Amino acid sequence: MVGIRDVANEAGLAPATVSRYLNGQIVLRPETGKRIDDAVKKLNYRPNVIARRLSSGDSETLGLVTPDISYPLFSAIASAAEMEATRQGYQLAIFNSRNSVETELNILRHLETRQLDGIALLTNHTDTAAAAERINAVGKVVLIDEDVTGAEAPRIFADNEGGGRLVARHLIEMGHRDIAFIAGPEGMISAEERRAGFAAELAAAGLSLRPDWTLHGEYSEDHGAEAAITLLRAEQRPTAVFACADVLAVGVMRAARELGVALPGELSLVGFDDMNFSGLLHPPLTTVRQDAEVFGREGVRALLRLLKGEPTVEVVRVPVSLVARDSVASVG
Amino acid sequence: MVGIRDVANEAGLAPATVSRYLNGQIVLRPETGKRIDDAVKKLNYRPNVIARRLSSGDSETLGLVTPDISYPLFSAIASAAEMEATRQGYQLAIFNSRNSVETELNILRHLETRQLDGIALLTNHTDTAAAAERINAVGKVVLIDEDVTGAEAPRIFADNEGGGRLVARHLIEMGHRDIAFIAGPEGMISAEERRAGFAAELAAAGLSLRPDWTLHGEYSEDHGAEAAITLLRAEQRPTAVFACADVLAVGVMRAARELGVALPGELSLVGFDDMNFSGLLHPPLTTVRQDAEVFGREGVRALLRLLKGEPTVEVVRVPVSLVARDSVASVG
DNA sequence: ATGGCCTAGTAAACCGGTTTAAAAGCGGCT
DNA sequence: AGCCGCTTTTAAACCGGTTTACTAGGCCAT
Repeated sequence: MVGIRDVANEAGLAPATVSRYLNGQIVLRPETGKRIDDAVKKLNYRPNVIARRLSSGDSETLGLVTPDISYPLFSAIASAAEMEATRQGYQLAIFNSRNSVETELNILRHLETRQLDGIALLTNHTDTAAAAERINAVGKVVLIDEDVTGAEAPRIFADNEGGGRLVARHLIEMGHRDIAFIAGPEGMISAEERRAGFAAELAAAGLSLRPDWTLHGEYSEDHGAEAAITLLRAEQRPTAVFACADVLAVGVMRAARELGVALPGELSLVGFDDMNFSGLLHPPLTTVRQDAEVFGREGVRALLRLLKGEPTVEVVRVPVSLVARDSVASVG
Repeated sequence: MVGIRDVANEAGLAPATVSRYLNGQIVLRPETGKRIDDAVKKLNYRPNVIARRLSSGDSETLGLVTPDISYPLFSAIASAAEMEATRQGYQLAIFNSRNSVETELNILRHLETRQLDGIALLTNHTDTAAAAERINAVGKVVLIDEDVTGAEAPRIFADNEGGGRLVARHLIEMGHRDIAFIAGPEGMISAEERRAGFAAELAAAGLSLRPDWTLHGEYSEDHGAEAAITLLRAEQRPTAVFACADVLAVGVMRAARELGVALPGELSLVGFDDMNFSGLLHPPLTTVRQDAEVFGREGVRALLRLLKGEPTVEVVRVPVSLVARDSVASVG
């Protein structure tokens, strides 16, 4: 294993000189520089990253924490983040927190031990006090997609409220007046904002969101299905449902099929996320597109700005757009 | 930042003693041990992993390389692998190679610099000479799902041939005799094995796979669509298509829709992979299920066995199963 | 006492870089 | 010749652990 000392010997110089030259901290007279370059090439020298981390304190590695890397939106974000990190000369290590606070804290600890220069955190639960405390203690964290209450960190969020508005407007345009809302977990900022925008736009049209047609629960297919069954079994049925995540919408579809309810004939459905297969569902799902590319890219950029002490924006809002496909029928 | 020297001071011992005690390399008399434990607790000491790696040479981190973490099968494997690694006390760092040989080689280099103890490699191209050389040089690599020709490493592969057979048998049972095959890239072992099993079983039934009905190309929706168009525009159409990956099948569906060909009425379709949304497609796709959980879990286990010098199996074959849904109609 | 043999604990080198403070080399000026 | 100031290069400390080889102390047998 060839080390910097070998290179120094070969070039007839001191290790310090080699190190500083290779890191661009000094300029050597061309002839000396060439001696080093030649030695590096001849010995095929690669600096040992671990050693560098230990002494310099920088790992040149960023971390991305997701609750579940197998969830399409998250893996798409991870993919985009990896791209941007690589482009900027950093490496990205991806972690699965499985939504466990414990695991999140463990990963955040990597910041203190310098294994990670910074972390982009995607989280999915409301129990955030401990994480917030740690984030504030070390800094070097950006939040993507979902909030950690009380943490001071740059945030990259979707324009959830605008998305909610888009959905309301679309359904109203299509003639719907009896509209239900399948929400995510209570207290989750993404869900709350989507609801707020949705409700506001309904209100603007003289409609209101009925409390008994607002069903909270976790972001899962099962919750979507259960909520749909509740709605469809009630004496009065909505003509349209806004499920504020595509997984929920998939659950609604499953329930509708089981109950023999035609989509979109008897029930219109809108989702949120535009997971990459949402257009392939039956019927192709009308949904609000969140741009995973932008999340990943901007997340990494914001993190790097933070690390370099450049000014960062408090909250970046990633625009969303409505993708109208075939799961909404016009009524009236 | 509290270090081992601080703990040693607090406990009135030497750093070496603390280190060896904490790593279970020596047993101290209970009272001394307690002094250390107390000091650790009092100072909230956490060993610096980087420093440990540098001196001991072990990183307790495993790497998983995938061509594209946003591809459902891969992200599912990553998720399962992360689970198993954590269970065994290792951390898993996930990398996106974007199918670039260059990137793969860079990541493999982490083995030499001890950033990674071992690597589970998922690859997706046939240009494998350089990777094979490096793998053989350092060892500590297992191959998942796809081969790297010439590499000596434990392999975790699907029972591709068996899968191909299952599909052939199913289509034959449903009365099909005119069957086309949309293959993956030429030379890719998974595609070849699937074809081999498929062809063998057709042959056993007195049928043969027509060369002009065997279309190679990359694993992408576009290739699936193009192949489907070629098949559907020919004077004689097959009654069924086996697309040897679900992405390809999705492409076939798209093309069929565009050409107004009813599925499964006019064309039956079988995929391979069972990506998590394959059952949600229209029509729900009949496909061969590859168990991502098993891939991830067994990959990590095999890797750990390899690292510990325990005997490893040359090739583990992960069983597959046919999931019959609605994309195959019976004919004749 | 003396030596042999444990056990408990330690000093110091080491991993492979980075970084700081200082030395060496060199030309010009008095 | 002696000194200044500038550039080029280096010795040595450091990051925070691990590991090896060794010492100190206690016990038993001779």
